[in-house]
Amino acid sequence: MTRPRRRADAELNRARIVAAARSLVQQPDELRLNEVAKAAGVGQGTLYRHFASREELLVEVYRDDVHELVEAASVLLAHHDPLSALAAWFRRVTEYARIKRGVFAAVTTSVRTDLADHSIGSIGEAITSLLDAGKAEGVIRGDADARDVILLIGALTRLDDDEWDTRADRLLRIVLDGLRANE
Amino acid sequence: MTRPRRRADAELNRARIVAAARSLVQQPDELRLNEVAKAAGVGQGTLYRHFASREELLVEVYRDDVHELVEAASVLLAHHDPLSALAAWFRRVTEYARIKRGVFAAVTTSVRTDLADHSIGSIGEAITSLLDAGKAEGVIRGDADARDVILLIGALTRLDDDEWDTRADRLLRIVLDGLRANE
DNA sequence: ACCTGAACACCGTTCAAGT
DNA sequence: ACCTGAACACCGTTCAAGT
Repeated sequence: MTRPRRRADAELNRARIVAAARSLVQQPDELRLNEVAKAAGVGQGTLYRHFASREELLVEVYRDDVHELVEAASVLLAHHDPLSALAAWFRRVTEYARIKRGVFAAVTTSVRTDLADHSIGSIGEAITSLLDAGKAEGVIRGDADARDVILLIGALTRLDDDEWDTRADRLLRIVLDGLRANE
Repeated sequence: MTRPRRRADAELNRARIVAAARSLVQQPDELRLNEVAKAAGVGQGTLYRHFASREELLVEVYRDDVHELVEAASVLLAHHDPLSALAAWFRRVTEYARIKRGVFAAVTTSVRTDLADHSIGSIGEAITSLLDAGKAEGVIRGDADARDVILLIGALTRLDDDEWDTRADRLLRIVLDGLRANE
């Protein structure tokens, strides 16, 4: 868990890049990496030295948000029954997806990276804990796993801006119902 | 419904472009438009004259496949109960999505274009007819519409190649269960 | 009316030179 | 060990010239 040592200037550049990216992702256009480098005041090569891919950068940009989602899962489970916790967590994810669309991409990327590492990762664990609580009470189908949830919730990513109000909640309810054990 | 008149050479070029694209989309790489033009033996400008956007081209490339899916809906409804028909149609879409991943993008684009035209379009009608049959019998939730289905089924698009066998069926079952009226 | 293909635009990515 | 930024690569898109 100890950070790899970096030269102070490298550390600073890295932080500048992430800060610039965090500000630029707010805009509706696709994030341009050269623009990030320019806004951060570093050369393009420096960006690539710190982040081997666009996705690595995005994971870093949304690290705190993803962490909050992970924390939320256990808090919700402590205070609600499994189905309500899952529903509330879904709503939480949706809010993020609505405001910061990139969060979802970061979540998906994280999960994918984690799986490639043969580890489930923190987001995967969060979703798994929600599902497991429901399975233990027999209210969630036994065969569903975290990646099923990620893939289905991903439908929200493709919502048009003007559809959220009418459609997002219903989509989540459909997914939630589909995940319930057929009593 | 009558075709707009085109010069014979234009018609031929158009057909060549679609044929070249149909062959090139088979490959795993992204479809490069310049490559399509080259393979079709026409200038790039000719491609743009016939298809204003990449999506327009893709809709044309998959026109027959989309039409087959539309036809399948009424055939299935004639021979099965609504839920089985919907399940069978889902499986059909999945097979297409697995073999020709682009079909799904074409379906989505068609639906989106149709909606922008304030018309539901043939694919939208096909899905609506499947849903309506189920609603009439009280086995499908009354608030679900064709676009919900498109968005949810779209989860399959993001499956990795090696996941299909283990995950595709389950995802479809989850969506199908979610679409059922809670008895 | 339609076609051609050189040229332009836009970005991601690399790498030689520098500190 | 790290940074810079010119240069390259890759594609989509346009448009002047041609039939």
